[in-house]
Amino acid sequence: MNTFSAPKGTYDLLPPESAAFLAVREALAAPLKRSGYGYVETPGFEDVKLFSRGVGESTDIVTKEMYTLTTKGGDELALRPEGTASVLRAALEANLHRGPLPVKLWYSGSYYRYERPQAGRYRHFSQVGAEALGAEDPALDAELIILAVDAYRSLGLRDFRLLLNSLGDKECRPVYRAALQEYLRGLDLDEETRARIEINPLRVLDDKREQVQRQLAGAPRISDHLCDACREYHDQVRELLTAADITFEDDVKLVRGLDYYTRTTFEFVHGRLGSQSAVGGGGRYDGLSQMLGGPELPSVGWALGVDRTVLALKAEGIELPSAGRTDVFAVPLGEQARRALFGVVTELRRQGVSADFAFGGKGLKNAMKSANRSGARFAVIAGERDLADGEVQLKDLESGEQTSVALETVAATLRERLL
RNA sequence: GUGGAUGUAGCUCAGCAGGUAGAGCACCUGGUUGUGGUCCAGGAUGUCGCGGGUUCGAGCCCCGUCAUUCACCCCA
Repeated sequence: MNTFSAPKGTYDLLPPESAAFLAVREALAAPLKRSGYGYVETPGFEDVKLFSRGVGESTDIVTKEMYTLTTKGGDELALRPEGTASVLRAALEANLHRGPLPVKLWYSGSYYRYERPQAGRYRHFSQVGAEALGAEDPALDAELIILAVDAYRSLGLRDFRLLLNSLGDKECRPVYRAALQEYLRGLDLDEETRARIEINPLRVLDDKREQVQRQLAGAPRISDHLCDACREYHDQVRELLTAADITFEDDVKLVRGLDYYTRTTFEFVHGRLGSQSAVGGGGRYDGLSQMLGGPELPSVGWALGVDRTVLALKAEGIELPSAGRTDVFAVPLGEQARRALFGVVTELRRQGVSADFAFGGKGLKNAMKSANRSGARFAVIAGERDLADGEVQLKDLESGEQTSVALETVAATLRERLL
């Protein structure tokens, strides 16, 4: 037994499975890279107030789930629980919003939430995110949703659904909120939920418990309370998605747990992930910039969970991308051969051929075993006998066929045969 | 924070009226002292999560504890 293990709710990514994770992360980001989104990277921790003000004092993320710390200098920091607030902060700080709008950014990294771990929910998790800042245009909302769907599709993911809703804006949301509160207060609910009615009533709609959902059947619907501007905006988003061959489900109970959302909200849920079914989600946050002390900057964004997407692919039985394999494996016999073949391996690598070497002075048999395990197509084998003739043995590990090749030409020969 | 389940070899798991551990895979060695993958022969490995209790005797029963896991909650 080791003394140490990975902290609760975390896991290590190790070969060979780690290759799938990397590939998924890249696949999620690929559509963004060809759609005008620039890469942004922000610190793993921020002033705790950025999140409490941005994400919302009433959210679970802020009240229960943040990893906070006080520095030796007395600063109150928090490990980032999500990406949007940080990215917006960075953009405002660098005055990107004074340049051409919208500012389109994408990012990828680790996030931290102190939660009870369970299937698909970790205390350290990885997201790919995208934000489009400074434009109020339904096409931008649609663009982001389309890019997310295209990313999932490129991986072969099928069993996911897109839930879509509009939460209204500062005109119509308060009216709806009050109407909902009035309705909820009349229900038979537990104490915690009753408290939520006063702080964040919309989130009650999200409750999974059947006895709660049953009582919500007659609740006022946001869709009936949207102002004309919000309704028009939402209809345009829906039309653009339909035109792009994106199927979605209108879900008036989709709320999401971050306070900054306005108008468009959406979530991608997967059918075979158990309880933690959201593989991605996002929405519009027209008021966030001002909440952080910035100018008015209507924006929209999303985050896709890399861990959960990997789980979803597994659940669908989709073959996960594997590591790029080694093409050539060198097996030396003796010191002289070791130097000669190490040189060959270096040369091959410099020429772009992936090559590996039997390190550790193994015997021939073991070295051949390593060659086989590496998945290499060819083994280059040489001992004193061969080198005396200026040759090496080139073995095709699939057919077992072996030929002698001059040492000087082996790199060139291999490059040719690997084409 | 609240519930349920599970903790046995590197991995997946079996074990049972309570009589002090086993399979498959993986690993190692040899068959082949200059050749892998297949095949054959052989081999190593466990404080049965930890602590206490009951018992002549506990992997199995009881209590506690820790860890993992699933669900609520929340969300990626």
